[in-house]
Amino acid sequence: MVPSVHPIFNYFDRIYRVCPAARAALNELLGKERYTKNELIQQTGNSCRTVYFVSSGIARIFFYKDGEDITEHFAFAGDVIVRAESLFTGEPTPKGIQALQEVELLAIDAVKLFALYDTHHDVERLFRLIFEQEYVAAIKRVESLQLQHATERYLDLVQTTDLINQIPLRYIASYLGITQVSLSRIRAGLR
Amino acid sequence: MVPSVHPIFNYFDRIYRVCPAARAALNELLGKERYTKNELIQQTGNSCRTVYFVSSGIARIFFYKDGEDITEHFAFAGDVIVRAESLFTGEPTPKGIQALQEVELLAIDAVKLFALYDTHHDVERLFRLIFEQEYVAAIKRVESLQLQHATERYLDLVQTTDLINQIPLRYIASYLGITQVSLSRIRAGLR
DNA sequence: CGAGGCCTTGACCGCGGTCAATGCCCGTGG
DNA sequence: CCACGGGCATTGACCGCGGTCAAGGCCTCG
Repeated sequence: MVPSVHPIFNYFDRIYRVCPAARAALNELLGKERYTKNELIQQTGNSCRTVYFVSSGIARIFFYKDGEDITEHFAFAGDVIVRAESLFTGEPTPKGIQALQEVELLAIDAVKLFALYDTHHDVERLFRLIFEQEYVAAIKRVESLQLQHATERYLDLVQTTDLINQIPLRYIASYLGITQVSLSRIRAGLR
Repeated sequence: MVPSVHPIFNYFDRIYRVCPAARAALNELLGKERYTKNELIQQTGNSCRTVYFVSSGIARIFFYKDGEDITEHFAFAGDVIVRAESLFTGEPTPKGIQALQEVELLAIDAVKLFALYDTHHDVERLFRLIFEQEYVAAIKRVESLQLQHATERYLDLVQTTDLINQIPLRYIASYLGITQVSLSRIRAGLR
């Protein structure tokens, strides 16, 4: 009897196919979590000690700046979600993670994961490749914030996925770096 | 006779101390390059196949958007400099690297480096940690572009290092996402 | 000494900000 | 079942930051 392996390996295998021993060890760390709409997945102010993958639903990373709720990142089904500035430094982060809908997550304890890096080189490689992709995505986001107008950024965002339409405008506005009022006008101007 | 080891290992060791075999193998890949002021280090439009560390001087990553010269990144002594969106995807990039002063670089062939990842786990770990730091830096930059005014971004930039004062204003302006005219006014307003 | 590169400054404009009023949707309680 | 209230989006009035275009000053270098 082969123990059942989590479907996330369909995704992992496309990035890097780890050896059977590594696969078994990694499989042990996979946990499933469910959150209801608007529920907090991770508190603001703590340290990031969990790597999540979104199985279904939408989540966001957010924080407060001068009392305002700012969205830093959206994550949809298939996306990894971590507060990297904490995960990779050990520092606590002002950012939290929240479910924007009923959400199912795959959760991996980061301390155990990093321990696996020592015993299973393949696991370190897999996650190195995953986070390299995230790094590249962050650079793309820098480019868009540095060079594009809010209208262009909005258009780019809506065409990545139509799930965007399920997200409240105020969250999208702060993600774009503008106010909700301005975003409302931008949308009005596009009609 | 121990073969001489490059001083960059003072920097590497603070991040992760690789075993002697890995150190020797990595040491083999280290090359020194010199460029004069304004010289191109990497052409725009090619693929990133080199990891650089700045030994002395200042370099920048730049590209052209609608005919305009845009600075994406500055690198000073001690900084790593790569065009990550190409290095980690294999895709060519519209970005180039240029010396802003007389520059000395440590250059590492990326193909050979990645090959070392297979034979020396330690090397993969070292560079994983280096690029994780760069990823965190990219996230910080996203935050500043998303939330801060140009004046704040400028103030933050000048207080990272006073070497900023050696960089032409127009390069700084595009890095901040504004025009050189606006940056000139911002500076005037600070006096 | 003239030319060109770079920074500054003025005039003007539009995008996006703030503040506030209004409209719309929906959940809850009388 | 309707009335009310609260949360969210839209819209108007107004303003300021940063954009464009263009002129002028300053420095460097041939």
